[in-house]
Amino acid sequence: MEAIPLLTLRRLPQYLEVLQQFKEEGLTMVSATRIAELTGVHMTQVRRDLAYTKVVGTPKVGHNVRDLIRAIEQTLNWNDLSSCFLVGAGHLGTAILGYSGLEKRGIRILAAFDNDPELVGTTVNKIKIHPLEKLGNLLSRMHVHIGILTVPGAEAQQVCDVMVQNGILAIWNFSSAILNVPEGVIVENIDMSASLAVLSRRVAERLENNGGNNGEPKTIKNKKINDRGKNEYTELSSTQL
Amino acid sequence: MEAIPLLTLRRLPQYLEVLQQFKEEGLTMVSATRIAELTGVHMTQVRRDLAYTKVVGTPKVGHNVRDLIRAIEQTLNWNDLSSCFLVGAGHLGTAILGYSGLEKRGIRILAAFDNDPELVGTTVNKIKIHPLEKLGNLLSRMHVHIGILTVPGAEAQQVCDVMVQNGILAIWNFSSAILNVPEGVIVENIDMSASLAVLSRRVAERLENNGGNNGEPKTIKNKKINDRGKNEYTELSSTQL
DNA sequence: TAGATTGTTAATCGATTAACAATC
DNA sequence: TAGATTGTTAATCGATTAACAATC
Repeated sequence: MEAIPLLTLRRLPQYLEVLQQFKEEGLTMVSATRIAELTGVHMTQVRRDLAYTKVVGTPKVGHNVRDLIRAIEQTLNWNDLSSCFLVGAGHLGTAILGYSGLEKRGIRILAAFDNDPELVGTTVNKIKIHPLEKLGNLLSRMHVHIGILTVPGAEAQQVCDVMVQNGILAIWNFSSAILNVPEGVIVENIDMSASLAVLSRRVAERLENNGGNNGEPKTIKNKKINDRGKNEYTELSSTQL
Repeated sequence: MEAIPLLTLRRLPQYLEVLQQFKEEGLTMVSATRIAELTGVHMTQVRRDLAYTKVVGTPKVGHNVRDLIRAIEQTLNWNDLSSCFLVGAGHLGTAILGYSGLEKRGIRILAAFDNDPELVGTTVNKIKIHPLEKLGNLLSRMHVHIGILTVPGAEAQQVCDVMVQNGILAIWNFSSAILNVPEGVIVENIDMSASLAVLSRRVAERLENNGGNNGEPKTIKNKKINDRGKNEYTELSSTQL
C-alpha cells in the first residue's frame, strides 16, 4: 500500500467537505478547478492529490461527485470502522466521546478509561467509563490498536507506555506531551500549543506592522489568508466537528 | 516585525516544553544538540529556529535556559495576555474554558457565548456565558480581537461573519468548517479531520504492508516515528494541555 | 590549548506550481 | 469541432540538512 504524502492526507478531508456540499446540492459532476476554488488549494495540487485516490476523471467534464467521495473515503480507510479506546474522560475526552463525526471518519470508540472514581461506571454517549487499571488487560484481550489520549500532559507518557506494552499501533494524542514510543508506533498529535503559537505570532506581527492600529485591518472582500491555503476565494463552508 | 516561518512557529512550543523540564531539573545551560535529541527535531533545524528568537548562545557552552524560555515566549507574544471571546460552550468549549494552560500562552478568555438558554447565565472557570446575540455588541465595545470558535460546523460561518463585522483580527477555529474571511483576518484551524486522516491512512498502510499481521509491529526500542519529527530519540515528555 | 558548540552559507530534498499534450 | 479539463512532466519554490569557519 502506497504511502501518501502527509500534506495530501491533510487536504483530503477538506475536499470531502466541499464534495458533501455538492452532493447535497444535487450536483453529479465536479471539476478539480471548482474544488480548488472552494478550498483555496491550488488547482494543480487538487489534481495531484486526487490522483492518489486512483480516481480517473473525464476531460471537459470532471469527476463524478459520488465516486470521488467514495474514493477519498476509501483512501483514508473511513469506510469501515476501527475500534479504539479513549483514555481521559475529562471535558475534552467527553467532547470527543460525544462527537458523532467520528463514526463517519472510521473511528468507533468501544470504551473509555479514567482514574477518577467519580467518572468510573458512568456512561457518555453509550460508552462506558472503566477504571484506568483495566486498560492494559482490555487492550490486549480485545485487540484494539488505536488509542485516543486525552489525559493531562503529566500523565500522558505513563498511559502511552501501557498502551504500547499492550500492542497499540497508533495513538491520537491530544495532550501536550511529546510522546516517546518505539519505532513503528504511529503518533498523531493534535497540537493546540503549536496552533496557538502561530496565531499569537501572526496577531503580534500584524498589530506591530500596522503601527498600533488595532482596529480594522486593511481588507479586500472575500479573500482569505490562513495556513490551509494562503490565499483563498471561497463561497461556502459547512458541516460538523 | 519579521514574519517567522509557519513550521518554525509550530516547533517553538516544543522547545519550550523541554526547556521547562530543564528548568525544573535545575539546569542553567542547554545546547541545541540536547534540545534536538529530546524533541526529535534536527540539530541544525533547532539552531536555525532559535536564531529567529534573536538569542545568542555561547560556543562550547550553549544557551541559558531561562533566557531561552523568555526569548521564545517573547517571540510568540506569550508574555502578555491577549483578551479573547469564546463562542460555543458545549463540551469542547467547556474543556477550553477550563484549561489553565491558556494563560501561560498569552490567552485570557474574557467571556463565552452560546445560544443554548440552559447555558446562558452559567459560569465555567469564572467565565460567564452570554447569549449569542450579545457577541457583536460586546466584541466592538471591548475591542477584543481574538475569537475562539467552538460551535458546530454548520453554524461556524455565521458566527465567523459576526466576528468579522465587529473587527475581529484572528479566529482560532475548532470547527470543521472552512471559514471564508476577508483578507487580513487570521484563521488558525485545529483540524481534527486532517489529523484523523493521517492516522487512519498510516494505520491502514501498516496493516496492509504487514500482511494482516495486526499484532505487534516490528519495533526498535526508543525510536519514534511521528509527524513532528520523523525519527526521534526521546527520553522524557511533560506538563499539561 | 583542543574540542564542543554556535551561527551561517551551500547543497539537498520534497512539495508546489507551471506548462502542455491528450481527450471527451 | 473548439475548448475545457484531465493527467503528467518539467520548473520553481521553500524548507531541511550538510558542511564549515568562528569562538569561548
